[in-house]
Amino acid sequence: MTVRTRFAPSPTGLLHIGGVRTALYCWLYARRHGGTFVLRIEDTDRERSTDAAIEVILEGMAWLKLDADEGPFYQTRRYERYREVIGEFLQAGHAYRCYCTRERLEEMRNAQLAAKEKPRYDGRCRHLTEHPTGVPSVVRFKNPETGTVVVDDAVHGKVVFDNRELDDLIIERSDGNPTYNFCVVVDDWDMKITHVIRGDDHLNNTPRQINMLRALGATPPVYAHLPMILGSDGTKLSKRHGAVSVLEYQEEGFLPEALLNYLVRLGWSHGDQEIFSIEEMVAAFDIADVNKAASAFNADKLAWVNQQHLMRADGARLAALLRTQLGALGIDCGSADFVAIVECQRERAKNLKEMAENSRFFFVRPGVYEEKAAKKHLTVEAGALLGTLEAALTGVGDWSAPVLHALLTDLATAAGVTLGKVAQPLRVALAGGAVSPPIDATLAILGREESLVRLGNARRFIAAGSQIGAPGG
RNA sequence: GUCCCCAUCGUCUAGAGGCCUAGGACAUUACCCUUUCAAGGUAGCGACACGGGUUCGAAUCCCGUUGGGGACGCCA
Repeated sequence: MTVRTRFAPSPTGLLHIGGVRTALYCWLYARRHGGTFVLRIEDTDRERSTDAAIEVILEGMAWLKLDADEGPFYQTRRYERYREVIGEFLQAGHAYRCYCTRERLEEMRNAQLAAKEKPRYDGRCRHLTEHPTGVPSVVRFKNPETGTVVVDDAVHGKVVFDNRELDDLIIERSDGNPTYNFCVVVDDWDMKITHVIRGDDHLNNTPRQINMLRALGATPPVYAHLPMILGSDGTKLSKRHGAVSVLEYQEEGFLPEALLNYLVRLGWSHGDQEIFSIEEMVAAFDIADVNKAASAFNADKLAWVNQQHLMRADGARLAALLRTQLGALGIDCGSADFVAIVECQRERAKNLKEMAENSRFFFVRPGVYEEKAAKKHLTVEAGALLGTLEAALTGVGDWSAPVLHALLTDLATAAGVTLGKVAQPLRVALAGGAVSPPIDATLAILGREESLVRLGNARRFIAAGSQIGAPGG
């Protein structure tokens, strides 16, 4: 049997972290077993489905490289097929028309709730022999009234449901459109899905779906219900928890493989390993190792995982991404050695947006010195050192990090001070603050001309008694 | 309310009856390294929800309690 999994999001809301994790597990399982991964858009709720949400699903999946082998299929384009099956159900007595009004249903529900019972349809139209005409109706599936349904779940084990707990659910609305629980069954069957991997919240739907599958004469697939992902406060993930759409993580400068790495470890583990490449995930993933308990989303750990991937990723690739982030910040960065910048910044940022912010000074001269840093490092004493430095730098032949580093240490030794005494004032002069990548690398990237301009500005700032708030030009 | 699911450090998790004095990771604290910030290294703090069983022995098995989550829609 070749494995076929599917990811079936509904475009009634934007694709978020929870959906991505489900998609990842489906994709991983298919890849791991050389199977097929199908993407299906469940858009039968025409009121709430939006094109924007579909767009996010498609773009998000593309960004994450969770490529589908088949699809996207849209349920709204398969209505003919659903009607056909509903017709067959009606014919075979597996379904019936129900003429109960919404008002009656509502009253019944309230009464049941008041009587501390589980609200469910009472089956009034189930055995109707005469059918009213000119009255709107829905179609309900005739669920077995006795016996049990056993869901043999791949992560939860056997879960038993009593058919008496289930009622006759609506499979066709009064407007003639089919409903979710029914479409899923027909689609999973038609698309020959072998493993249904989805959120825990669908576990309760499963026995009804199995009953419909049986009515169809189909063999139920393997089910694997994944635990939910909760917000950082342990409650259900919602808009309140930031990042509504998965694409926001892209905008924030997260690497797709890092997001996936963080997500794969939420509910699954492989010994003590924390960092996985996509290939490693594919090789190690197994549903048998999936956890049963819900987990809370933790932004700190995501940030750490992202940094780990930032430290491992290809420099040229990162350079291109950094450029995009710089552009998003409105920084005009003509030509520069972006790879060199990435190399000295990758271990100093949690994400590419932060890296861009930290790298701003490479492209924009400091307009104002950070107050604390200027006060501490741009002293008269430092001014003298910077003067010596300026002269020395002017005469450097090979403007490279190792040469510059040697020059700096020699100068400090000659002046009888620690390297910090030279490096910190220089850092403030170049970067505008007390924080930057190693000073030799910073110098090398900035280049001789620009470095000397900034050095001169700092010296003038000191000479002016550090009274002016900003250096010239 | 009814049904279903779940329960190890603050968080993610290892743990398939003796290997557990409960391991790793994030976060946090201290120290080391060091030209700043990081990264890295070392150490510290920190958990088997509770109560009963079963067993020579339980974080691991069973029952109950409590707590959390989900479902109960002409939503998916």
